[in-house]
Amino acid sequence: MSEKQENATPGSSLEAARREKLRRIAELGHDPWGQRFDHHQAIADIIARAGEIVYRTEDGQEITPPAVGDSRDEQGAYLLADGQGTFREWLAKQPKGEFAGPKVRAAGRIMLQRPTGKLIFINIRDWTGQIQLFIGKNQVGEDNWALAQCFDLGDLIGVDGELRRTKTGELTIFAEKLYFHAKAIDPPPEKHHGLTDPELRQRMRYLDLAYTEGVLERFLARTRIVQSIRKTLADAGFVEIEGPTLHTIAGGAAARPFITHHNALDMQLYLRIALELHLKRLLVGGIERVYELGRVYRNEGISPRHNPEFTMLEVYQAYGDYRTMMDLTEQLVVNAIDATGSPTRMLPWGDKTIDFTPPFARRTYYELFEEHTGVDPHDADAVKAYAEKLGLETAGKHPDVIRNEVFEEKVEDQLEGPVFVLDYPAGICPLTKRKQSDPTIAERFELFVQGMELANAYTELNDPDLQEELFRTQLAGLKEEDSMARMDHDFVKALRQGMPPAGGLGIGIDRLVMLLTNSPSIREVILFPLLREKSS
RNA sequence: GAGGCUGUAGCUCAGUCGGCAGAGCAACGGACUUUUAAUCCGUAGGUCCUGGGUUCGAGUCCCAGCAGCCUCACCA
Repeated sequence: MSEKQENATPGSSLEAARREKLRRIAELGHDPWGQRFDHHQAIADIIARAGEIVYRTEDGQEITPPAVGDSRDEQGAYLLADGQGTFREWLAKQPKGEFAGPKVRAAGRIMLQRPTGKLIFINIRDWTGQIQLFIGKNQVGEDNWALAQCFDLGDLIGVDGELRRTKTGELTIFAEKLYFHAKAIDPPPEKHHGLTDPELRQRMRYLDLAYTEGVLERFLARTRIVQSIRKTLADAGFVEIEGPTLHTIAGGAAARPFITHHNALDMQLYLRIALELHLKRLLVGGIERVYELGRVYRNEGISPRHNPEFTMLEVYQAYGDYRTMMDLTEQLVVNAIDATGSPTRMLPWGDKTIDFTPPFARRTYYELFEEHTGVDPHDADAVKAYAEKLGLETAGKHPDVIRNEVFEEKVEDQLEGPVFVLDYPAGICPLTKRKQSDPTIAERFELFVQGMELANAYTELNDPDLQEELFRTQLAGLKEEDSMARMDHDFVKALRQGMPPAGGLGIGIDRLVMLLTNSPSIREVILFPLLREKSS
């Protein structure tokens, strides 16, 4: 690192200053890259101990200070929670004394520093919250004070101290001993705005998490949502499995796969585009309630709602059907909302509000079609004429395909939801059981929210002969790569051993997290979305 | 894949009609023992995304490219 210094350009003077402090920290006898730090408390837990703080007067009287609110006056003094003046005013009315509070130990990143002579206020943040430190030269002694002179924004530090309030009422750790955990050699983003450049936010997600308001909380919310889903399913008796991600046939959905190659077997393989067909094999094997929550890969365009790799949940329940899955979907969504800590099921979405209070609306595909187009969906000629009026290509296409293209064009965007769209035309559902009363209708629903497809569920087709036939009869107008009817003999062979009638459900987890965290772009809920390689 | 917008100091952003490259934060030096994006005084910091072109002169105009965002296409 010393050789590095000589060609230090003016632009790296910020780094040079930080490296100089790094050197001084070592000189003071501290490991600038830190050591194990046992028994520190989460900042949120420390904040929760505010009630233990007392005001001790000189004559030995202990007074419990009043509850402090969140807002401050122009002088920086906190307003009391009851609205009766400021903390500073309350303090002025008390007899002489001082605060006493619990001893605490915290660790975190330096977010703000306010040095005022022989006194420094520092705000540190950990993954639970933020708190102010008070470091007084006389209070901490020469050694700690010298160490504090080496602190930069972004450094990771530790502190032992007493939790008290300043005279403005701010909850503060009054430092007694300081520790150094790691130096930020590169300077952090602007302290007030954080990172705003969307490219930097994604390429340097670690900075985004550390410095952009709400980002860490959003990703932790994602984790809680996923945990909630696993718990809901476990409580309902489902077991989680891990299927293969390398497939010999990219089945179960209609999407272009990523292609890869296994050298030893000299075999072309595909990254999975869906979880469906292996989970159904497990139904045959007797795992009656089974799910997988994992990554799938689709070699398609990137948009605010699409990332090439995304997370899918697929659930299968033997002896259920698509209506069983509707109930389960509501349960999963509602529990996930509760898991985010939201007190309500009315969630904000941009300037709108989404009402996730169950039961969600249930509408049939055909009635929604007629409602939004004014065309009788059973009248193939009328639908075709309408499609052509919309400028859709109809030549050589199956009527079900044409009708569905119109549905996607005119209906889906209009579905604010949450709404279950049910009973799809059988022709576009090659993996779905047909209605007993009407074989042209498939027992399928999709859940739409704000024009986004959030979930997709079937009563699963378990007739091996019909399944083989549907794989074989490619729908007119669909290229094989655009169809989910991709022949999989091994899967048909599994069905021939008898798969129980079952309900199956797929939920796009990223989209669920988007909706539940008011995030308009899928990139806001994927830690490391795919970006082009950046040269230099 | 097509169109639009954006790219200037470590970060957040100005930059007029083409005429010496600007601010805030961060950094460095100084003052300050209850601050709140601390304040005050001073200093330093630039591949104006890249490459061409027009021009006496380009951050600014033109062309090409790169990257990001948005819309569309694609993708249930």
